[in-house]
Amino acid sequence: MSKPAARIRLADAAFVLFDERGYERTTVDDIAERAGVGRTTFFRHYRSKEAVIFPDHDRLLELIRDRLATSSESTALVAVSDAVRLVLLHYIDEGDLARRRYALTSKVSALRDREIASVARYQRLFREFIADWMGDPTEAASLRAELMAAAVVAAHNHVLRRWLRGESADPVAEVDEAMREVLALFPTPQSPGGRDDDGTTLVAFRTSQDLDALLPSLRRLIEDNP
Amino acid sequence: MSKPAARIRLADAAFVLFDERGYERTTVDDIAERAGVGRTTFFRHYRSKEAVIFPDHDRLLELIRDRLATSSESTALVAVSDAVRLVLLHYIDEGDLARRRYALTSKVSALRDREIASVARYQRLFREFIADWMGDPTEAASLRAELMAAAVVAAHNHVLRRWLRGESADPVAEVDEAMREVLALFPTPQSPGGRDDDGTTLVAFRTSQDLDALLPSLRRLIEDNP
DNA sequence: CTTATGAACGGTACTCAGTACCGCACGGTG
DNA sequence: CACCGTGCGGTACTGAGTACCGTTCATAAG
Repeated sequence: MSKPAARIRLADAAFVLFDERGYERTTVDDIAERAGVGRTTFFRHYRSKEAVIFPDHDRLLELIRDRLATSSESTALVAVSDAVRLVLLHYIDEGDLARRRYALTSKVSALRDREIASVARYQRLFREFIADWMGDPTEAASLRAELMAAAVVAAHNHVLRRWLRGESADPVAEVDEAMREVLALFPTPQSPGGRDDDGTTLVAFRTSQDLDALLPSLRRLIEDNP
Repeated sequence: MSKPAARIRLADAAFVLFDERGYERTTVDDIAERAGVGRTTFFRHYRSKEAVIFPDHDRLLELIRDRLATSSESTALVAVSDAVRLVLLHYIDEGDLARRRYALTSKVSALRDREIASVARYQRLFREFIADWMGDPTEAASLRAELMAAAVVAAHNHVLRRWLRGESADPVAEVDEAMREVLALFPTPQSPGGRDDDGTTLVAFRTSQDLDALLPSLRRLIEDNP
Protein backbone atom coordinates (compact mmCIF):
# COMPACT_ATOMS: atom_id res chain seq x y z
CA MET A 1 0.00 0.00 0.00
CA SER A 2 3.02 2.24 0.25
CA LYS A 3 3.40 1.82 -3.50
CA PRO A 4 0.25 2.97 -5.26
CA ALA A 5 1.66 2.10 -8.63
CA ALA A 6 4.09 4.80 -9.63
CA ARG A 7 1.72 5.85 -12.39
CA ILE A 8 -0.75 7.26 -9.87
CA ARG A 9 1.93 8.92 -7.80
CA LEU A 10 3.27 10.62 -10.91
CA ALA A 11 -0.13 12.03 -11.84
CA ASP A 12 -0.71 13.23 -8.29
CA ALA A 13 2.69 14.87 -8.13
CA ALA A 14 2.13 16.53 -11.49
CA PHE A 15 -1.19 18.07 -10.48
CA VAL A 16 0.20 19.35 -7.20
CA LEU A 17 3.24 20.91 -8.83
CA PHE A 18 1.26 22.40 -11.70
CA ASP A 19 -1.01 24.00 -9.14
CA GLU A 20 1.91 25.29 -7.08
CA ARG A 21 4.33 26.60 -9.71
CA GLY A 22 2.33 26.53 -12.89
CA TYR A 23 2.73 24.21 -15.84
CA GLU A 24 5.68 25.73 -17.67
CA ARG A 25 7.69 26.26 -14.52
CA THR A 26 7.45 22.60 -13.61
CA THR A 27 9.92 20.22 -15.22
CA VAL A 28 9.52 16.51 -15.71
CA ASP A 29 12.43 16.04 -13.32
CA ASP A 30 10.47 17.90 -10.66
CA ILE A 31 7.50 15.60 -11.12
CA ALA A 32 9.58 12.45 -11.09
CA GLU A 33 11.47 13.55 -8.01
CA ARG A 34 8.30 14.38 -6.09
CA ALA A 35 6.84 11.03 -7.06
CA GLY A 36 10.00 9.35 -5.86
CA VAL A 37 10.85 7.76 -9.18
CA GLY A 38 13.37 8.33 -11.92
CA ARG A 39 12.84 10.52 -14.92
CA THR A 40 12.85 7.50 -17.19
CA THR A 41 9.92 6.04 -15.32
CA PHE A 42 7.87 9.12 -16.00
CA PHE A 43 8.20 8.69 -19.74
CA ARG A 44 7.51 5.00 -19.42
CA HIS A 45 4.05 5.80 -18.05
CA TYR A 46 3.25 8.96 -20.00
CA ARG A 47 4.29 9.73 -23.50
CA SER A 48 4.78 13.39 -22.74
CA LYS A 49 4.59 15.99 -20.04
CA GLU A 50 1.19 17.03 -21.31
CA ALA A 51 -0.23 13.53 -21.33
CA VAL A 52 0.04 13.21 -17.58
CA ILE A 53 -3.01 15.34 -16.87
CA PHE A 54 -5.33 13.93 -19.53
CA PRO A 55 -7.59 10.93 -19.20
CA ASP A 56 -6.97 7.86 -21.25
CA HIS A 57 -8.46 9.07 -24.50
CA ASP A 58 -7.58 5.90 -26.34
CA ARG A 59 -9.63 3.87 -23.92
CA LEU A 60 -12.51 6.33 -24.09
CA LEU A 61 -12.45 6.22 -27.86
CA GLU A 62 -12.63 2.44 -27.73
CA LEU A 63 -15.59 2.72 -25.38
CA ILE A 64 -17.42 4.92 -27.86
CA ARG A 65 -16.51 2.70 -30.76
CA ASP A 66 -17.93 -0.28 -28.91
CA ARG A 67 -21.16 1.46 -28.05
CA LEU A 68 -21.66 2.66 -31.61
CA ALA A 69 -20.85 -0.76 -33.01
CA THR A 70 -23.71 -2.36 -31.10
CA SER A 71 -26.45 -0.50 -32.90
CA SER A 72 -28.76 -1.27 -35.74
CA GLU A 73 -29.82 1.19 -38.37
CA SER A 74 -32.90 2.22 -36.46
CA THR A 75 -31.08 2.79 -33.18
CA ALA A 76 -28.11 4.66 -34.57
CA LEU A 77 -29.11 8.00 -33.10
CA VAL A 78 -29.80 6.42 -29.75
CA ALA A 79 -26.33 4.96 -29.85
CA VAL A 80 -24.88 8.39 -30.54
CA SER A 81 -26.71 9.88 -27.58
CA ASP A 82 -25.62 6.98 -25.41
CA ALA A 83 -22.02 7.35 -26.44
CA VAL A 84 -22.08 11.05 -25.67
CA ARG A 85 -23.59 10.35 -22.27
CA LEU A 86 -20.89 7.76 -21.70
CA VAL A 87 -18.14 10.30 -22.21
CA LEU A 88 -19.82 12.85 -20.00
CA LEU A 89 -20.24 10.30 -17.24
CA HIS A 90 -16.59 9.41 -17.48
CA TYR A 91 -15.63 12.99 -16.72
CA ILE A 92 -18.17 13.24 -13.94
CA ASP A 93 -16.73 10.12 -12.36
CA GLU A 94 -13.38 11.82 -12.26
CA GLY A 95 -14.96 14.52 -10.15
CA ASP A 96 -12.45 16.93 -8.72
CA LEU A 97 -9.72 15.67 -11.01
CA ALA A 98 -11.65 16.78 -14.07
CA ARG A 99 -12.12 20.22 -12.56
CA ARG A 100 -8.44 20.62 -11.77
CA ARG A 101 -7.64 19.64 -15.33
CA TYR A 102 -10.13 22.21 -16.56
CA ALA A 103 -8.44 24.90 -14.49
CA LEU A 104 -5.13 23.97 -16.11
CA THR A 105 -6.38 23.80 -19.67
CA SER A 106 -8.03 27.17 -19.18
CA LYS A 107 -4.73 28.80 -18.35
CA VAL A 108 -2.15 26.92 -20.41
CA SER A 109 -2.64 27.21 -24.14
CA ALA A 110 -0.46 24.21 -24.93
CA LEU A 111 -2.79 22.05 -22.86
CA ARG A 112 -5.90 23.62 -24.30
CA ASP A 113 -4.62 22.89 -27.80
CA ARG A 114 -3.98 19.30 -26.94
CA GLU A 115 -7.44 18.89 -25.51
CA ILE A 116 -8.95 20.36 -28.63
CA ALA A 117 -6.98 17.93 -30.74
CA SER A 118 -8.40 15.07 -28.70
CA VAL A 119 -11.93 16.34 -29.14
CA ALA A 120 -11.36 16.34 -32.88
CA ARG A 121 -10.69 12.61 -32.72
CA TYR A 122 -14.06 12.03 -31.08
CA GLN A 123 -15.69 14.18 -33.71
CA ARG A 124 -14.07 12.16 -36.44
CA LEU A 125 -15.37 8.94 -34.91
CA PHE A 126 -18.90 10.29 -34.83
CA ARG A 127 -18.62 11.68 -38.33
CA GLU A 128 -17.56 8.35 -39.78
CA PHE A 129 -20.28 6.53 -37.89
CA ILE A 130 -22.98 8.93 -39.00
CA ALA A 131 -21.79 8.91 -42.59
CA ASP A 132 -21.83 5.12 -42.54
CA TRP A 133 -25.28 5.12 -41.06
CA MET A 134 -26.59 7.47 -43.72
CA GLY A 135 -25.20 5.16 -46.35
CA ASP A 136 -25.68 7.89 -48.90
CA PRO A 137 -22.30 8.62 -50.54
CA THR A 138 -23.35 11.93 -52.07
CA GLU A 139 -21.63 15.18 -51.25
CA ALA A 140 -24.77 16.54 -49.59
CA ALA A 141 -24.94 13.61 -47.20
CA SER A 142 -21.25 13.91 -46.46
CA LEU A 143 -21.72 17.51 -45.47
CA ARG A 144 -24.68 16.64 -43.31
CA ALA A 145 -22.70 13.97 -41.50
CA GLU A 146 -19.97 16.50 -40.86
CA LEU A 147 -22.42 19.07 -39.53
CA MET A 148 -24.13 16.53 -37.35
CA ALA A 149 -20.91 15.27 -35.82
CA ALA A 150 -19.77 18.81 -35.16
CA ALA A 151 -23.06 19.62 -33.46
CA VAL A 152 -22.96 16.47 -31.37
CA VAL A 153 -19.54 17.13 -29.88
CA ALA A 154 -20.29 20.83 -29.52
CA ALA A 155 -23.35 19.96 -27.47
CA HIS A 156 -21.39 17.58 -25.30
CA ASN A 157 -18.59 20.04 -24.71
CA HIS A 158 -21.05 22.78 -23.93
CA VAL A 159 -22.69 20.77 -21.18
CA LEU A 160 -19.40 19.38 -19.93
CA ARG A 161 -17.90 22.83 -19.57
CA ARG A 162 -20.98 24.05 -17.76
CA TRP A 163 -20.61 21.23 -15.29
CA LEU A 164 -16.88 21.84 -14.92
CA ARG A 165 -17.60 25.46 -14.07
CA GLY A 166 -20.15 24.35 -11.50
CA GLU A 167 -23.02 25.81 -13.48
CA SER A 168 -24.92 22.59 -13.86
CA ALA A 169 -26.53 20.53 -11.17
CA ASP A 170 -27.75 17.75 -13.43
CA PRO A 171 -25.40 17.52 -16.41
CA VAL A 172 -26.77 14.17 -17.55
CA ALA A 173 -30.26 15.56 -17.94
CA GLU A 174 -28.79 18.59 -19.66
CA VAL A 175 -26.80 16.58 -22.15
CA ASP A 176 -29.81 14.44 -22.95
CA GLU A 177 -31.83 17.58 -23.56
CA ALA A 178 -29.03 19.10 -25.64
CA MET A 179 -28.79 15.94 -27.73
CA ARG A 180 -32.51 16.03 -28.34
CA GLU A 181 -32.10 19.57 -29.57
CA VAL A 182 -29.22 18.62 -31.83
CA LEU A 183 -31.05 15.72 -33.37
CA ALA A 184 -34.12 17.88 -33.83
CA LEU A 185 -32.07 20.17 -36.05
CA PHE A 186 -31.62 17.41 -38.58
CA PRO A 187 -34.59 15.93 -40.39
CA THR A 188 -34.61 12.30 -39.29
CA PRO A 189 -35.21 9.87 -42.10
CA GLN A 190 -36.93 7.46 -39.75
CA SER A 191 -39.95 7.07 -42.01
CA PRO A 192 -41.57 4.09 -40.34
CA GLY A 193 -44.17 3.74 -43.05
CA GLY A 194 -42.52 1.89 -45.86
CA ARG A 195 -41.24 3.50 -49.04
CA ASP A 196 -40.15 6.97 -48.14
CA ASP A 197 -40.48 10.50 -49.29
CA ASP A 198 -43.78 10.79 -51.03
CA GLY A 199 -45.78 12.31 -48.21
CA THR A 200 -46.16 15.78 -46.85
CA THR A 201 -43.31 17.93 -45.68
CA LEU A 202 -43.85 20.76 -43.27
CA VAL A 203 -41.26 23.41 -42.70
CA ALA A 204 -40.81 24.83 -39.23
CA PHE A 205 -41.64 28.40 -38.54
CA ARG A 206 -43.19 30.61 -35.97
CA THR A 207 -45.73 33.15 -36.92
CA SER A 208 -48.27 35.40 -35.31
CA GLN A 209 -50.89 34.39 -37.87
CA ASP A 210 -53.61 31.91 -37.20
CA LEU A 211 -53.19 28.39 -38.54
CA ASP A 212 -56.31 28.72 -40.69
CA ALA A 213 -54.98 31.80 -42.37
CA LEU A 214 -51.93 29.87 -43.45
CA LEU A 215 -53.60 26.75 -44.73
CA PRO A 216 -54.31 27.99 -48.27
CA SER A 217 -50.67 28.90 -48.82
CA LEU A 218 -49.61 25.60 -47.33
CA ARG A 219 -51.80 23.61 -49.65
CA ARG A 220 -50.61 25.60 -52.62
CA LEU A 221 -46.99 24.96 -51.70
CA ILE A 222 -47.58 21.26 -51.37
CA GLU A 223 -49.37 21.07 -54.69
CA ASP A 224 -46.70 23.05 -56.47
CA ASN A 225 -43.89 20.86 -55.16
CA PRO A 226 -44.73 17.23 -55.70
CA MET B 1 16.29 40.43 -56.02
CA SER B 2 18.84 38.00 -54.72
CA LYS B 3 17.29 38.58 -51.30
CA PRO B 4 13.61 37.76 -51.38
CA ALA B 5 13.29 38.64 -47.73
CA ALA B 6 14.72 35.76 -45.72
CA ARG B 7 11.24 35.02 -44.45
CA ILE B 8 10.15 33.73 -47.85
CA ARG B 9 13.32 31.77 -48.41
CA LEU B 10 12.86 30.09 -45.05
CA ALA B 11 9.34 29.00 -45.87
CA ASP B 12 10.41 27.71 -49.27
CA ALA B 13 13.31 25.79 -47.79
CA ALA B 14 11.06 24.31 -45.14
CA PHE B 15 8.52 23.01 -47.62
CA VAL B 16 11.18 21.51 -49.84
CA LEU B 17 12.94 19.76 -46.98
CA PHE B 18 9.69 18.54 -45.42
CA ASP B 19 8.81 17.03 -48.76
CA GLU B 20 12.23 15.45 -49.18
CA ARG B 21 12.97 14.03 -45.75
CA GLY B 22 9.69 14.36 -43.92
CA TYR B 23 8.84 16.74 -41.10
CA GLU B 24 10.41 15.04 -38.11
CA ARG B 25 13.62 14.25 -39.89
CA THR B 26 14.16 17.88 -40.77
CA THR B 27 15.77 20.12 -38.16
CA VAL B 28 15.52 23.86 -37.88
CA ASP B 29 19.24 23.99 -38.59
CA ASP B 30 18.64 22.24 -41.89
CA ILE B 31 16.03 24.78 -42.87
CA ALA B 32 18.13 27.75 -41.89
CA GLU B 33 21.17 26.38 -43.69
CA ARG B 34 19.24 25.76 -46.88
CA ALA B 35 17.79 29.25 -46.71
CA GLY B 36 21.29 30.62 -46.26
CA VAL B 37 20.59 32.25 -42.92
CA GLY B 38 21.44 31.59 -39.32
CA ARG B 39 19.33 29.56 -36.96
CA THR B 40 18.52 32.64 -34.93
CA THR B 41 17.00 34.26 -37.96
CA PHE B 42 14.59 31.40 -38.37
CA PHE B 43 13.11 31.93 -34.94
CA ARG B 44 13.00 35.65 -35.54
CA HIS B 45 10.56 35.08 -38.37
CA TYR B 46 8.66 32.07 -37.08
CA ARG B 47 7.80 31.32 -33.51
CA SER B 48 8.29 27.60 -33.96
CA LYS B 49 9.18 24.95 -36.45
CA GLU B 50 5.49 24.23 -36.97
CA ALA B 51 4.55 27.84 -37.60
CA VAL B 52 6.61 28.03 -40.77
CA ILE B 53 4.08 26.11 -42.84
CA PHE B 54 0.92 27.78 -41.58
CA PRO B 55 -0.63 30.96 -42.89
CA ASP B 56 -0.80 34.00 -40.72
CA HIS B 57 -3.74 32.99 -38.57
CA ASP B 58 -3.57 36.13 -36.48
CA ARG B 59 -4.05 38.27 -39.54
CA LEU B 60 -6.87 36.07 -40.79
CA LEU B 61 -8.58 36.25 -37.43
CA GLU B 62 -8.37 40.02 -37.58
CA LEU B 63 -9.87 39.95 -41.04
CA ILE B 64 -12.83 37.97 -39.78
CA ARG B 65 -13.22 40.17 -36.75
CA ASP B 66 -13.33 43.23 -38.97
CA ARG B 67 -15.90 41.76 -41.32
CA LEU B 68 -18.11 40.70 -38.45
CA ALA B 69 -17.79 44.07 -36.76
CA THR B 70 -19.24 45.87 -39.77
CA SER B 71 -22.65 44.30 -39.54
CA SER B 72 -25.96 45.32 -38.13
CA GLU B 73 -28.37 43.03 -36.35
CA SER B 74 -30.24 42.23 -39.52
CA THR B 75 -27.13 41.43 -41.56
CA ALA B 76 -25.36 39.33 -38.97
CA LEU B 77 -25.84 36.07 -40.80
CA VAL B 78 -24.72 37.62 -44.04
CA ALA B 79 -21.58 38.77 -42.26
CA VAL B 80 -20.94 35.25 -41.05
CA SER B 81 -21.27 33.87 -44.55
CA ASP B 82 -19.02 36.60 -45.89
CA ALA B 83 -16.40 35.93 -43.27
CA VAL B 84 -16.40 32.24 -44.06
CA ARG B 85 -16.04 32.98 -47.75
CA LEU B 86 -13.17 35.31 -46.92
CA VAL B 87 -11.24 32.56 -45.21
CA LEU B 88 -11.88 30.11 -48.00
CA LEU B 89 -10.70 32.63 -50.59
CA HIS B 90 -7.55 33.19 -48.60
CA TYR B 91 -6.66 29.52 -48.90
CA ILE B 92 -7.60 29.42 -52.57
CA ASP B 93 -5.31 32.37 -53.20
CA GLU B 94 -2.46 30.38 -51.75
CA GLY B 95 -3.09 27.77 -54.40
CA ASP B 96 -0.43 25.09 -54.51
CA LEU B 97 0.99 26.18 -51.17
CA ALA B 98 -2.24 25.32 -49.41
CA ARG B 99 -2.24 21.90 -51.04
CA ARG B 100 1.33 21.16 -49.99
CA ARG B 101 0.41 22.16 -46.47
CA TYR B 102 -2.58 19.83 -46.61
CA ALA B 103 -0.34 16.97 -47.68
CA LEU B 104 1.86 17.66 -44.67
CA THR B 105 -0.93 18.02 -42.12
CA SER B 106 -2.42 14.79 -43.41
CA LYS B 107 0.73 12.86 -42.61
CA VAL B 108 2.16 14.58 -39.52
CA SER B 109 -0.08 14.41 -36.50
CA ALA B 110 1.70 17.24 -34.72
CA LEU B 111 0.84 19.54 -37.60
CA ARG B 112 -2.70 18.28 -37.83
CA ASP B 113 -3.18 18.98 -34.15
CA ARG B 114 -1.90 22.47 -34.54
CA GLU B 115 -4.22 23.15 -37.43
CA ILE B 116 -7.16 21.89 -35.42
CA ALA B 117 -6.23 24.19 -32.58
CA SER B 118 -6.25 27.12 -34.99
CA VAL B 119 -9.64 26.15 -36.30
CA ALA B 120 -10.93 26.18 -32.75
CA ARG B 121 -9.95 29.83 -32.49
CA TYR B 122 -12.04 30.67 -35.52
CA GLN B 123 -14.91 28.75 -34.03
CA ARG B 124 -14.63 30.68 -30.81
CA LEU B 125 -14.75 33.95 -32.68
CA PHE B 126 -17.92 32.92 -34.48
CA ARG B 127 -19.46 31.59 -31.29
CA GLU B 128 -18.93 34.86 -29.45
CA PHE B 129 -20.24 36.86 -32.35
CA ILE B 130 -23.35 34.75 -32.71
CA ALA B 131 -24.02 34.74 -28.99
CA ASP B 132 -23.70 38.53 -28.98
CA TRP B 133 -26.01 38.80 -31.92
CA MET B 134 -28.62 36.63 -30.25
CA GLY B 135 -28.48 38.87 -27.23
CA ASP B 136 -30.34 36.24 -25.26
CA PRO B 137 -28.22 35.25 -22.24
CA THR B 138 -30.16 32.09 -21.46
CA GLU B 139 -28.57 28.68 -21.43
CA ALA B 140 -30.65 27.58 -24.42
CA ALA B 141 -29.38 30.46 -26.54
CA SER B 142 -25.83 29.81 -25.43
CA LEU B 143 -26.08 26.23 -26.62
CA ARG B 144 -27.58 27.32 -29.91
CA ALA B 145 -24.74 29.76 -30.51
CA GLU B 146 -22.27 26.98 -29.81
CA LEU B 147 -24.01 24.61 -32.20
CA MET B 148 -24.25 27.23 -34.88
CA ALA B 149 -20.59 28.18 -34.67
CA ALA B 150 -19.60 24.53 -34.79
CA ALA B 151 -21.74 23.98 -37.86
CA VAL B 152 -20.36 27.07 -39.58
CA VAL B 153 -16.73 26.07 -39.29
CA ALA B 154 -17.53 22.44 -40.03
CA ALA B 155 -19.16 23.52 -43.27
CA HIS B 156 -16.20 25.68 -44.19
CA ASN B 157 -13.69 22.95 -43.44
CA HIS B 158 -15.71 20.43 -45.35
CA VAL B 159 -15.66 22.51 -48.50
CA LEU B 160 -12.06 23.57 -48.01
CA ARG B 161 -10.88 19.99 -47.70
CA ARG B 162 -12.82 19.01 -50.75
CA TRP B 163 -11.07 21.73 -52.69
CA LEU B 164 -7.69 20.78 -51.24
CA ARG B 165 -8.23 17.22 -52.42
CA GLY B 166 -9.15 18.50 -55.86
CA GLU B 167 -12.73 17.34 -55.53
CA SER B 168 -14.29 20.72 -56.03
CA ALA B 169 -14.24 22.84 -59.14
CA ASP B 170 -16.14 25.77 -57.67
CA PRO B 171 -15.50 25.86 -53.92
CA VAL B 172 -16.93 29.35 -53.51
CA ALA B 173 -20.30 28.28 -54.86
CA GLU B 174 -20.09 25.18 -52.71
CA VAL B 175 -19.35 27.07 -49.53
CA ASP B 176 -22.18 29.47 -50.21
CA GLU B 177 -24.52 26.55 -50.70
CA ALA B 178 -23.19 24.85 -47.57
CA MET B 179 -23.70 28.01 -45.56
CA ARG B 180 -27.26 28.27 -46.78
CA GLU B 181 -27.80 24.74 -45.58
CA VAL B 182 -26.26 25.49 -42.21
CA LEU B 183 -28.35 28.59 -41.66
CA ALA B 184 -31.44 26.71 -42.75
CA LEU B 185 -30.90 24.31 -39.89
CA PHE B 186 -31.46 27.07 -37.40
CA PRO B 187 -34.80 28.80 -37.16
CA THR B 188 -34.06 32.43 -37.93
CA PRO B 189 -35.74 34.83 -35.52
CA GLN B 190 -36.29 37.42 -38.21
CA SER B 191 -39.95 37.88 -37.26
CA PRO B 192 -40.76 40.95 -39.31
CA GLY B 193 -44.30 41.16 -37.92
CA GLY B 194 -44.36 43.10 -34.71
CA ARG B 195 -44.89 41.79 -31.20
CA ASP B 196 -43.92 38.18 -31.04
CA ASP B 197 -44.94 34.90 -29.60
CA ASP B 198 -48.68 34.82 -29.32
CA GLY B 199 -49.47 33.14 -32.59
CA THR B 200 -49.26 29.61 -33.90
CA THR B 201 -46.21 27.41 -33.61
CA LEU B 202 -45.61 24.59 -36.03
CA VAL B 203 -43.10 21.89 -35.34
CA ALA B 204 -41.04 20.44 -38.16
CA PHE B 205 -41.50 16.88 -39.19
CA ARG B 206 -41.67 14.68 -42.22
CA THR B 207 -44.41 12.17 -42.58
CA SER B 208 -45.92 9.96 -45.19
CA GLN B 209 -49.40 11.00 -44.18
CA ASP B 210 -51.49 13.50 -46.03
CA LEU B 211 -51.72 17.00 -44.64
CA ASP B 212 -55.49 16.72 -44.23
CA ALA B 213 -55.15 13.60 -42.15
CA LEU B 214 -52.95 15.51 -39.73
CA LEU B 215 -54.98 18.65 -39.38
CA PRO B 216 -57.31 17.44 -36.62
CA SER B 217 -54.39 16.49 -34.40
CA LEU B 218 -52.70 19.78 -35.19
CA ARG B 219 -55.74 21.79 -34.19
CA ARG B 220 -56.12 19.79 -31.00
CA LEU B 221 -52.50 20.41 -30.12
CA ILE B 222 -52.81 24.11 -30.70
CA GLU B 223 -55.97 24.35 -28.60
CA ASP B 224 -54.48 22.36 -25.77
CA ASN B 225 -51.31 24.50 -25.62
CA PRO B 226 -52.28 28.13 -25.60
C1' DC C 1 18.22 -24.32 -3.46
C1' DT C 2 19.56 -22.70 -7.96
C1' DT C 3 18.85 -20.83 -12.31
C1' DA C 4 16.25 -18.81 -16.09
C1' DT C 5 13.03 -15.26 -17.35
C1' DG C 6 10.62 -11.18 -17.77
C1' DA C 7 8.82 -6.94 -16.03
C1' DA C 8 9.69 -2.49 -13.78
C1' DC C 9 12.97 0.73 -12.63
C1' DG C 10 17.23 4.01 -12.51
C1' DG C 11 21.17 6.24 -14.85
C1' DT C 12 23.74 8.15 -18.67
C1' DA C 13 24.17 10.23 -22.84
C1' DC C 14 22.36 12.10 -26.77
C1' DT C 15 19.30 15.10 -30.24
C1' DC C 16 16.78 18.98 -30.98
C1' DA C 17 13.33 22.86 -30.14
C1' DG C 18 13.15 27.13 -28.11
C1' DT C 19 15.17 31.22 -25.33
C1' DA C 20 18.49 34.74 -23.80
C1' DC C 21 22.11 37.53 -24.70
C1' DC C 22 25.84 39.61 -27.02
C1' DG C 23 28.18 41.66 -30.77
C1' DC C 24 28.52 43.08 -35.68
C1' DA C 25 27.27 45.25 -40.13
C1' DC C 26 24.44 48.25 -42.56
C1' DG C 27 21.74 52.48 -43.97
C1' DG C 28 19.71 56.63 -42.99
C1' DT C 29 19.74 61.16 -40.19
C1' DG C 30 21.44 64.86 -37.53
C1' DC D 1 31.53 62.45 -38.78
C1' DA D 2 28.81 60.54 -34.94
C1' DC D 3 24.43 58.51 -33.76
C1' DC D 4 20.97 55.07 -33.77
C1' DG D 5 17.60 51.63 -35.12
C1' DT D 6 17.21 47.28 -37.60
C1' DG D 7 18.38 42.87 -39.20
C1' DC D 8 21.47 39.30 -38.70
C1' DG D 9 24.91 35.65 -36.84
C1' DG D 10 27.06 33.16 -32.90
C1' DT D 11 27.23 31.16 -28.37
C1' DA D 12 25.41 29.17 -24.52
C1' DC D 13 21.76 27.50 -21.95
C1' DT D 14 17.21 24.95 -20.47
C1' DG D 15 14.26 21.26 -20.97
C1' DA D 16 11.49 17.65 -23.59
C1' DG D 17 11.90 13.37 -25.57
C1' DT D 18 14.70 9.06 -27.11
C1' DA D 19 18.03 5.18 -26.96
C1' DC D 20 20.48 2.09 -24.51
C1' DC D 21 22.34 -0.39 -20.72
C1' DG D 22 22.55 -2.35 -16.22
C1' DT D 23 20.09 -3.56 -11.87
C1' DT D 24 16.61 -5.36 -8.96
C1' DC D 25 13.07 -8.48 -7.84
C1' DA D 26 9.47 -11.71 -8.17
C1' DT D 27 8.07 -15.91 -10.04
C1' DA D 28 8.50 -20.15 -12.52
C1' DA D 29 11.30 -24.02 -13.93
C1' DG D 30 15.05 -27.15 -13.15
